[in-house]
Amino acid sequence: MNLRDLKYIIAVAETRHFGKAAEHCFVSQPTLSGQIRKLEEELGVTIFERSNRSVAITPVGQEILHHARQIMEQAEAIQQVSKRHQDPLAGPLRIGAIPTLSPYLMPLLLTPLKKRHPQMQLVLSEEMTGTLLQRLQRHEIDAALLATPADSPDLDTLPLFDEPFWVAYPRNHPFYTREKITQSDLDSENLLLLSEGHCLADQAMAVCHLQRRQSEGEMADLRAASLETLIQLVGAGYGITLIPALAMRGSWASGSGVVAQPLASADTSRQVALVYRHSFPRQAALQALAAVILDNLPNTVTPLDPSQA
Amino acid sequence: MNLRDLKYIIAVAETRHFGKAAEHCFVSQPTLSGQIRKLEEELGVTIFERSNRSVAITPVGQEILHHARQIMEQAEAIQQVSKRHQDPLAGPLRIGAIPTLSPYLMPLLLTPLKKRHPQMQLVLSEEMTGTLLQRLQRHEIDAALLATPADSPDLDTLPLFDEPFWVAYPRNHPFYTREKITQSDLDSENLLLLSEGHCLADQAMAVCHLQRRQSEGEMADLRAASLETLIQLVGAGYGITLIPALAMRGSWASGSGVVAQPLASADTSRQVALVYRHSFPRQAALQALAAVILDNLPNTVTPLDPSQA
DNA sequence: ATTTACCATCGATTTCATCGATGATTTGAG
DNA sequence: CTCAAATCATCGATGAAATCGATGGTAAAT
Repeated sequence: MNLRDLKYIIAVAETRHFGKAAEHCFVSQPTLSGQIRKLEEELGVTIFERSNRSVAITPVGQEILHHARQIMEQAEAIQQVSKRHQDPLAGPLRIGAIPTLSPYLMPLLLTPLKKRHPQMQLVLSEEMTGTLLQRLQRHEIDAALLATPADSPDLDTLPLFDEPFWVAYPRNHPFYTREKITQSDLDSENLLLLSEGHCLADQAMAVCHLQRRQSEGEMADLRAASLETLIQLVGAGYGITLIPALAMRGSWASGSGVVAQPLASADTSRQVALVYRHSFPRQAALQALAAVILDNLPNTVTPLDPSQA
Repeated sequence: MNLRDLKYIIAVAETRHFGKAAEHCFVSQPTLSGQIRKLEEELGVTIFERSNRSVAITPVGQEILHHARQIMEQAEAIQQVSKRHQDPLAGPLRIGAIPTLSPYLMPLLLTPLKKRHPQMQLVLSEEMTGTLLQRLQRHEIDAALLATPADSPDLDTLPLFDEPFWVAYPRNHPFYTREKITQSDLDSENLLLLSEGHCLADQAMAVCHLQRRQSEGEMADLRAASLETLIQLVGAGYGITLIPALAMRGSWASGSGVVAQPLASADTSRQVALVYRHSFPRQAALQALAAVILDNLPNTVTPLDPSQA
């Protein structure tokens, strides 16, 4: 059996004429006759009762025709679905982002994206780096916005921007009168961290030359579950912390008794990138997304040339 | 697109493995890979996202797969329908019969047929010869039981039996004391006829050497709509009539004050035959039907050798 | 480093749909 | 009654396309 054959019998059923049906299918009449005969032999039934003067469909043929029409309908549905998805931008794009980035980047992104590519549809999720990488491998999301290099041969990375860390401290802290704060100024401070698994915790420790084991003992009970909580702890005088630049735009920035300013030394930033499976077929959609991101960054971060992958 | 290709993508979707899927489809792995790639190119979408370590279906692929499964389901339905109809005896057989035959032949036939070919299913209709021939040409019925030769190049005839005419007259009629009644005895009698269109009316006139026009004037208002009515008229003394042999078995035969006996001369019978389209594909079913008819006739009629078509 | 697993690619082969020409049969016109 | 038109079936040649076995490339496992 064959979609072509089904097309043929539908044409014959509609025209009741082998010649017309053949013409309608853009084949010669012998071809159509032969294929229908072959199909009838394969099925072991007579679909059309033909004489020199008339072509009539048998009761079995009528039943077969019914199913054939449904098949053609479904086949056309496949064509439709495909056509709708031929634009690589179309169709939901499942994007995951880390919690220290997502709430601050996405608001910048969504409106311009809607304006630029109205057919794009993002499905957002917010999880920590490890989980995002798992879900990427399991094809549960299509790409992840991460601040750590992803090293897997399956995954490709599109660098987006360099996001500096800012130091956040209470208004009554000695830092408040300093013009510049450098990396070494932090060594003697009590650094508050996010809970285990957040890449920002690791990044902050790295900036402050802390070892994981060191911090675990001292500050385990002071780890915060979110950036917002972390700020509250800083405001309450438990210590200082590092905040990625985009998060400075959060609503807490004013009136919480917490002040922040950029770190004045080098290497105190993290690289945000879009990570996706090497085999992902809609990379054009990711390129478009990345372009919109780069076009709408505040000047507190530094766009990266995509060529330095 | 192609049913084969759809089978392939379903297999890949189920196994998530090109090799296994190919094995499952009884083709080589390159063949399956190639066909899927071709289908993807044709549709312009990626159905499977493949890497060396994993095969995953894309969202588009998922949609396509859904339709593909429905298509395969319908295709299997076609196979099923065909298999059910491969027995040419199976499936409804639409038989029409003339009103002067149907009520008397069918009761003889149905029980033995059910015993002999339980899978056969008759759809009966009862109409006059002309209507039956029309419906035969329009494929509305598959065969007709007629008592007149059907002369059309499209139609074939299977002779069944020779059915003599009996003379029916009231008990007080002079015929009641006769041992033999011949054709010529009828000439002076008032012959009652069925209404226009019934072949029995023409046959009775032919036996009695009457012209159509002759009878029309005299007896137009005495024509009966059914054999049963005709008998009532005979019983009421309006005249005599001719009754085909099988109809003698009707329930009216006893106690209606009407007597009947065979006509004692030659050529006073009609030939009952099964008429069907030359192109009808299930002639085996008709042969089976004819055989059952011939095996269950009463000895008042003479079976005909099917070879004298 | 070697083996294993797996999908992609390539060239040769075979299968099969297609075409044009022709045949057979019936219908309708002259 | 003969001839032309209509219509489906059959036949042989052609070409496109599916298939296969062999092979390549890559990543994971040992």
